[in-house]
Amino acid sequence: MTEHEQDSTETGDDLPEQMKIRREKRAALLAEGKEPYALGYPRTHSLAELRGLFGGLADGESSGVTVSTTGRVIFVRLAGKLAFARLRDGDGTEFQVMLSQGKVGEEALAEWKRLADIGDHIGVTGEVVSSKRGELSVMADSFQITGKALRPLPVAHKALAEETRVRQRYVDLIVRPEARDTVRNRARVVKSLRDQLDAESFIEVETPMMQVQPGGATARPFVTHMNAYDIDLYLRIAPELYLKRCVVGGIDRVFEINRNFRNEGADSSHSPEFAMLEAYRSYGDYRTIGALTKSLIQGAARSVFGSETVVLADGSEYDLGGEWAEITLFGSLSEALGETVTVDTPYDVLVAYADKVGLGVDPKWGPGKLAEELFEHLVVDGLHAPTFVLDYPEETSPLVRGHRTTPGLTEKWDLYVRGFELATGYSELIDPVIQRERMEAQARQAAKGDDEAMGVDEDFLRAMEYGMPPLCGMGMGIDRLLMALTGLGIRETILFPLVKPE
RNA sequence: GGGCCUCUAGCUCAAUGGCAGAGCUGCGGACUUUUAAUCCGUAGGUUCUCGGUUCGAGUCCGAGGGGGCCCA
Repeated sequence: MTEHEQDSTETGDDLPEQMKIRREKRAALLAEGKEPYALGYPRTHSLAELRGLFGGLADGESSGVTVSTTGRVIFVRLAGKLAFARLRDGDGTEFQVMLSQGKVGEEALAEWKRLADIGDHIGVTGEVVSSKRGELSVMADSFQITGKALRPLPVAHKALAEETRVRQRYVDLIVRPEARDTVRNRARVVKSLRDQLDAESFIEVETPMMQVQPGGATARPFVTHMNAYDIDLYLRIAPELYLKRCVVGGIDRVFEINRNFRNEGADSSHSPEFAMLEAYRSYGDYRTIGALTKSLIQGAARSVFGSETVVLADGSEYDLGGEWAEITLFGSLSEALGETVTVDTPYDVLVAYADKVGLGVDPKWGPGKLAEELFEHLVVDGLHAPTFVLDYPEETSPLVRGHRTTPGLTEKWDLYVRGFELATGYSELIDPVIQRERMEAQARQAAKGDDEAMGVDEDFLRAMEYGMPPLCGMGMGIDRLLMALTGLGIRETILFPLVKPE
């Protein structure tokens, strides 16, 4: 709200006509000794309960039962000495209210016409009846405005502009059932993940969001300042290093569902703050954690759709059931290029392939990063069905154990669903000496100006030196899981995504 | 970072460089069974901002801001 608009709230002089009128109605209620913002209303039934109890009423029939209920007015119609209103409850249930001059009285009906608006919260008391047209209704004996709306709701039958939906999500939630469904689906999915992990004896913890040294991923962090210690702190880019400290301490199945922050671009699939599940399990490898990830996703699908086949926003179906494809990074890349490429393929040869397929090469990339970029350029778009991509170069995975058979590779997978990356998993590196070498190499990259590279986390290394059990781990974006299950864009799955200030 | 598109009434959108409009919403009226009712009447504008060209700019030009799409 602008200063100008705030100032004018005092007088109402500069407000749009519709808002001015509603403020006048609020003032009129107060002047008549009626509280436009009530403490409550003595409700006997919710709208959903009324539907359940009186759904069998025949057209035009009266129940003889008087009830009190509440809701937001979403539709009004006047027909002379009779008025209709449709109420809606938070769960989306709608229910009609009728105000007949014969029942409610001339004065009350006039008050309704004079002071009630679409958008108001009201309480109403009366007999449950069915209208001539068979619409289940409360025939009001009395009503009360319990929460006066000062702004008009947008027209219900035209889609809100996307920007308005995102910036004013509260309005989006009022007018669009799908927006409310998304909130509920997200809650179901997160609950399903927690329940499944709990059933597998995983312990949920919360680790620092503000860190002295960011780590656990390669990404640019947000920086903030702590006055008491006069030090800069970083919003975490991943919880990994703390969850692994937990494992050292004996919490050997551990997970966290919480927010990460990455100071990078924002587009249709990336948000600067995003919710993530990370889980670590001792005595398992990347296949162990891959199987767990698959069952978590399939369980989440069942929790929303009751099936491992999900229905996307465009109406199409997507099958997450059964076994999922497994390919290797270099195997699939070789197939796409028609040339054999391995982790040992020289840098110059890879650059030549990049030129051939029109991929621009960043000189900062090493051969491993270049191979990954080639894979993303050539293979990823074709990965429609759920697919595990296995065995990534060591160069780009500084926290991952070396591959058991192939030097230069790591035991890492990325899970792709409908062409985007949904989750990643590893056989974790547990040798503190190799971990120190990797971190020092990263620190040299950072010193050379790579602002995504990690530094050496001495406390983490100290923890590892106390002995870490054989370990596997995974990370999965919650927002992306919602996208995978529903086909929505990231700005729909996040309730209040970051937007530039108005 | 580059390219393209976009910003007008509460909402969704129109308007060859020539009086800024429609539908819904709102307001006044008619109607005791409406479901996006119908009928009569009526109000509502810093056309994102600043500057320029022009007799005249929502429209053309420049700069800036917001949003979207595509590419890297």
